[in-house]
Amino acid sequence: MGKAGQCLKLRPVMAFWLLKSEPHAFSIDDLERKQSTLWDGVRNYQARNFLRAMQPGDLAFFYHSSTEPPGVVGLCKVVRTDVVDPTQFDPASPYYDPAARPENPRWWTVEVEFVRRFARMVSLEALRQTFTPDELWVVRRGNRLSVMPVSEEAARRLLELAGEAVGSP
DNA sequence: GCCAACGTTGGC
DNA sequence: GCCAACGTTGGC
Repeated sequence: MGKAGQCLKLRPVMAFWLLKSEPHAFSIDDLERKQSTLWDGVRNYQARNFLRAMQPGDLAFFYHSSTEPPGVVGLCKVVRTDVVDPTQFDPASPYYDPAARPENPRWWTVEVEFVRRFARMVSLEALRQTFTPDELWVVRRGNRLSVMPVSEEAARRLLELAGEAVGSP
C-alpha cells in the first residue's frame, strides 16, 4: 500500500518503462518538488525510440544511477507524449544539437508526472538477485541505455519488491 | 562499410 | 578516481 493508502491500479494496456537519472542532476525529490518535468536531453537513438513509443498513462520506474546505492526509487507517469525536445535547438543547452532543425527535429521526449517514492527503494544489488539480464535490462552488464521498457511481469515483481500493493482497475 | 580512436556512462 | 563497456565519429 502506498503513502496515501491507495493501491496502484494497473490497466491491462498500460506499458512500463525505466528512466535513469543521476540524482545529483535530477532526483526523485526534484520531481516530487516540481510534480512534473520534461524528460529532455536524451541523445541516444534507441532511448529516443522508446520515448517515442510511450503512451499517456504509461508508468515509468525512476532509477537513480551513479550514486550509492544505485536503484529504483519511485514511480512516475507519462502525461504528454511526442514532445519535440526543445533543448536540441538551444545553443546554450548542454544538449544542443547543431544538426537538428526545427522543421526536421531529431530528438523527442515526454513529460512525466510524479506518482510516488517507494516505501523501500530497490537497489541494483536487489534487482540483480531478482531478475536475469533478459528479464530486466538495467541489470545487463555494461548497460548504458537510459530509457528502457519493462515487461508487465517484471513491473509487478518490482512493485512487490518495493513494498507497493497492486490492485486491479 | 570497416574499424581505430575517442568520448561517455555508470558500477565499483 | 578508475576503468570496462559501449556508442559515435571519421579516415580510408
